[in-house]
Parts: sequence; structure tokens; C-alpha cells
Amino acid sequence: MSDLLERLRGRGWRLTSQRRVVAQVLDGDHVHLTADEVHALAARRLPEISRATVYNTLGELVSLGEVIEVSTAGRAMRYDPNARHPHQHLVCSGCGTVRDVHPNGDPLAVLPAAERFGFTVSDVEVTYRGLCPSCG
Amino acid sequence: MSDLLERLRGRGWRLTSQRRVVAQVLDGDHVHLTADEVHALAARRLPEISRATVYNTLGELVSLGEVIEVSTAGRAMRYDPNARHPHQHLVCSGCGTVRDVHPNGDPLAVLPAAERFGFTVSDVEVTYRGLCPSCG
DNA sequence: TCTTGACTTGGACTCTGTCCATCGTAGGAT
DNA sequence: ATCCTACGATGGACAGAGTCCAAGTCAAGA
Repeated sequence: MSDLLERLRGRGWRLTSQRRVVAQVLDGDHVHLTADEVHALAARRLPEISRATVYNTLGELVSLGEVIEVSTAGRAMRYDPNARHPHQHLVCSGCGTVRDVHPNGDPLAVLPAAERFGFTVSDVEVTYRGLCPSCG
Repeated sequence: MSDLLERLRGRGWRLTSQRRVVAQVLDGDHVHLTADEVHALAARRLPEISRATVYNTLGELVSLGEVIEVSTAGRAMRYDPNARHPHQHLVCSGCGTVRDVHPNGDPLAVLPAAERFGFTVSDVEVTYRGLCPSCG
């Protein structure tokens, strides 16, 4: 993620302090923060950053493919910067903790053409649910 | 679903007109309604039914395992009465339409024990995303 | 340094869902 | 058939997550 800012500059992004801080907060490979958590962490470095800006920036990072949205059923969306290596998620039904997991095989490949109903299928999201050691 | 009411009575449910109407609305094998859609359809038969009752009843049906919750990323939760036959979902990123699909193999089986981190994994939810013929 | 349009702000707003005090009624008891 | 009562329904207030917008700010090219 160290070169994320480089890549963004290359895409014509204006490098504001707000965007820099959001990118820094998302740094790391096993981070799954909610928008509000990102906002809270960003505000430690840049107290006046607004929620709207955090939402905007996260949305832009998602549509650029730099960050993945993980929906955790009812709870708030989480943002996963580990978008460069394919993986799935294991979510604790108790506390909402998220872990990256790597199932065998390609989950897209197991959907037969006859089951695609003319859709252009571009993506699969696999979410395993269960109780983590602390909640179990 | 015709015998859903029988099953519910068997579980000690009090059969109120509200619950009957919600069950009727959910009748069918490829229905994926939001709570508000269920409420709107139910209100056509029973105009004074409240949103709270619809939410309560849907929640009860889910915890009884009669109905499955389908989370569609940001949009409202959808309720799928086809809980008796295992299946996954194909969601259109354009219009939000949901179709039932049946991938090959058991998605739970492809997650190695080493990738479970001590969780008691009880469930998998596979969501294929893409554009439907109308939106593509 | 100046200019300009992209970016940020914050507060109001929407949408989805929950909570709770009060009222109504299904269905067993008589 | 009627009565009782606990379970269920009601609706309005509330809460959390996210969006929108008009006005102000500033990064970066000229």
C-alpha cells in the first residue's frame, strides 16, 4: 500500500491531506475497518476531516479497485485494502470480526453456464459465517 | 409453502391474521422481497398491518429456518422463502434483481481446516455479481 | 502569483431497522 | 358460548449508516 499514493497520482488524483490520511489509515494487509472507524482513525491525524470526505474517498478507492467492500449482514460495511490478492472472508456472527481466508479452487468456476441466466458474471463474494474462538 | 402455516402451528405459533398474510406474501419459490416490499404487499390484504409486525414476523421466520436473509450489499435485506433447498444467489449490480443459482460442489467443503482460525463455521453465503441481460 | 475547478465541509436528510408502552385478540379453560 | 390472559400487534419515537448539497477551500497547472 506504500505506493498507493503513487498509483492514485498516476490516475489524476488531486493529493489532498484528507486523501493521504485515509490511505494511511487503510495501510496494512488484514485491516477490515468500517467507515466510521476509518473516520475516527483519520481524525487522530487530521481532526477536522469530515465523515462525508471519508465516505467519498472510500467510494473512490472502491471504484478504482484499490479497496474491496465487505458486507457483514446488517452491520456496517467494512473496507478491505487487500484487493491485490484474491481471498474470501470469514465473519464472526457474534462480534463481527472479519478474517481473510483462502478456499480451494476458483469459486467462479463452479457456476455452470446454464445457471447464469444470461448474466455477465464478473465477481463472486464468498462469506463464511460462524463463531470465533472468543464468542464460541 | 402451502403447509408453512401447519408447520408454524405445530411449533406453537399463534395464528394471527397478520402472520397469515406475511406467510401468503412470501409464498413462492423464487421470491426475494425486501421487508418494505413484504409490508406493501401485505398491506394490500390487511391495510392496517404495521411495519414492526412485518419485521417481527420475518425475524421469527428466519430464526425458525423457514426463510433465509439475503444481504445485497448496501441495499436492504431481502427475504427468501426457498429455505428448504440449498442454493446461492446471483445479484444484478445494476437493478438489484436476485436469482437462485446452484453451483457445483459444497462451498463449505473447500475451506481447509487450517483456514478456519478456530471458528465454528456454520454457514456459507455465496453471492455472484454481474449484470443481468436487461442491464448489461 | 493567480486562477480555477476539483475537493472538503457540516448539517440536513433518507433509508433501514429497532424499541417500547399500550392495546387487542387467539385460543385454551370453564 | 363466554371469559381470561399471555402472546402478539400497533405506531411513533429513536438509532445507525450512508447520501446530498450549497458554500467555502485549496492543489497544482499557467
